[in-house]
Amino acid sequence: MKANQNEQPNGVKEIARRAKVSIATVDRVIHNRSGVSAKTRTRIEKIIQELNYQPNIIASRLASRKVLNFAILIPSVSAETAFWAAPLAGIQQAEDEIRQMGIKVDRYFFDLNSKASFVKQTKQILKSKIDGILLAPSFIEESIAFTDALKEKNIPYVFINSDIPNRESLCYIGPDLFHSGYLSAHVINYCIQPRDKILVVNVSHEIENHHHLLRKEEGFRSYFKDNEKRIVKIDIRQTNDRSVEKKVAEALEETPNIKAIFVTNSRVANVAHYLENKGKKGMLLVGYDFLPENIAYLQKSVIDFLICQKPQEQGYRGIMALYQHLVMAAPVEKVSFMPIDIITRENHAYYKN
Amino acid sequence: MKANQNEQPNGVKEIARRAKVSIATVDRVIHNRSGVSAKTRTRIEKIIQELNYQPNIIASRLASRKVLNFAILIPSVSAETAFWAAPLAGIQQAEDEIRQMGIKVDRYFFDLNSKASFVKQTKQILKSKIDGILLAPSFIEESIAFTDALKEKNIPYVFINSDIPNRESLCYIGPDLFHSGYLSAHVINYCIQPRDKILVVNVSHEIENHHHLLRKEEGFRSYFKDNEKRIVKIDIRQTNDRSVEKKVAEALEETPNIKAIFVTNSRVANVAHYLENKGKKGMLLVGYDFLPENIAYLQKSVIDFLICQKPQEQGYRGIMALYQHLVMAAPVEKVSFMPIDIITRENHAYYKN
DNA sequence: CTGAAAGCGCTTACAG
DNA sequence: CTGAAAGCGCTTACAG
Repeated sequence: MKANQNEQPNGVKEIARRAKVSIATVDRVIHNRSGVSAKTRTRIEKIIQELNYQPNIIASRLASRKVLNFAILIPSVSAETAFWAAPLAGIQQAEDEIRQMGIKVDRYFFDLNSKASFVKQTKQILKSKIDGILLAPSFIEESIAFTDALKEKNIPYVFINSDIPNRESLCYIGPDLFHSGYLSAHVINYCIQPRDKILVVNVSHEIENHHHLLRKEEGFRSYFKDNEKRIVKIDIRQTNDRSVEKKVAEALEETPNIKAIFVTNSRVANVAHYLENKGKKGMLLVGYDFLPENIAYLQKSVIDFLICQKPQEQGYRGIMALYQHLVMAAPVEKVSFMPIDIITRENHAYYKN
Repeated sequence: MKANQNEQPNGVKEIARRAKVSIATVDRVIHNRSGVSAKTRTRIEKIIQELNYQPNIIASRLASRKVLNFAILIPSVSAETAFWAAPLAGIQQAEDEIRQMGIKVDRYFFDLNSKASFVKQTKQILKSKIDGILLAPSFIEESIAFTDALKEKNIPYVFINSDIPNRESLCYIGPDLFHSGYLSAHVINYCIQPRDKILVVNVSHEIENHHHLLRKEEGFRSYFKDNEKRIVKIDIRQTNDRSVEKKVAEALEETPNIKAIFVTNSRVANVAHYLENKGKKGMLLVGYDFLPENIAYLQKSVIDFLICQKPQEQGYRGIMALYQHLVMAAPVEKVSFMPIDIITRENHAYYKN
């Protein structure tokens, strides 16, 4: 191919030519590296402006054989935390897409029932050489300590699934919990009569710490704020089927006329199991998350609606946010709320997590 | 940087070394170009297999300064076809992402009320030099003629928003219309009583040709197939507000006890306008598409639910499908149905088209 | 049918 | 503080 014929008109070469310097010096200015006299720097910067220079990222990645290491820190996947399989799949998908650009993703997992496991992993991560990290800040204080250390090292971090505001994260990607509760109330309100009562169920080992469950409940209550008497609420800290069944049965006995149950997380399958066993029909059941067990009950019409928030996309976009920031040097939205999807028996097959 | 130190171990160079040929010959085999003896070809192919060679797409695009031209052919955006702004935005987004890879997108638009305009544009496209095309096959026969010509020229094409099956398109990206109607019925069924009747409204100039409206109606009816008497249906071919109001008013008068209206496309705003004007409260109104006008009525609770199918994503994924196929040489899903999203007053703010 | 060489736009030691 | 040169992994005329 002949040179100079259809050469990129505004590349480093052209800048160097106009500034009467070598391309190495231009490169130093572009990347803000030291070793350029103020005078030369200004001259080159001006030309970059004039030409509206856009670096060719592809050539850049090809030439610099630098590998970027991203880390993720999320709960490990278990029967109780099946949810996290989806974000992990999204992370995998993102990695597949940007591997060609020389990006590696190191995976760290912690036990959602153990703060110690979280802390242990953060220490590991700080020892390793990473350029950016995506994490689920499930434990608030521990996450604050960790991100302080990251800040010190100038390593950008992205929060996923739940947020800690004002922590200077690169961004937050996940649900707006309050509004997802509010929406659930709206949907339920369509399906029952004004005299009907509603049972709100929180199922979790440590409800005190689970800000996110409480945020959903707040949103739900806020919708019915002129009618608070319609809501009965129970907290269930023993998450096995027997305990859930017992508590729910008690509540239903105590308050007649409950026509809808809202479970604030994915444990809605436990309640579904109870309703199915007892042959209770005509109870509207609404809960969270696109998990196989929940979908099964959705298909059997035991669960009526599932609220879902694109868990896979959360993982995908979390990684891509780091990529945008570190590779493309492009600006990143500070907060990116997921849509609040309403999944029923009739549209779940089309839902892409 | 020292050579040979951390050189890509399985690149064309290594293949050439093992096969004792030049990299030019290796390149010929990789791209199935002629001018290689059968013997050499086989030898090289074997080595490619052994090394599980994965070409470096980035280097490839950088070296080959070839520009790929994609074309799109979709309805022009007007007050009546505001829908198409969203796919167009998605196309723009995709183009921005892959421009660096040397892809250009030529935009062609046609008038949804004029077959002639469609045909005219297809002729233009066939005269231009394009490598792939994304189109909305709104006019069936004309689209068949067009895709026949494309097939002849070996140009891949992607259908968007509505499908023509068995046309050897690279893929279809869009809604499953039947099921979106079925889902609408499911949602309405939750919100009204068994004795209530439902009005189905088709608003379109040429309902005969609009297979897609009819497919939605079919899905809707199929949900109520044991109870067909509950459904009253009207077709409105004059799409101005006055005509719609008149027809709907007549239908409501003729059949008392209608408690829900299902409009099979985005013209639901027309019906909403009527209901609001007449001060009719308590009528459940369900329709299609995330358009500003519809959202306004959703916020005022005149429209209760909008069924949406990610129009922007349709455009984005359509372009990316061509990219996957032509640049990455990766396989592409034959059919990719969009999710069937249920949008209400309480979650529309979080919907990303 | 095959190979040597220049080139894509940028980065990176190295030398001065 | 600055520049010449080699290199990233692949493609492309061109010459034989």
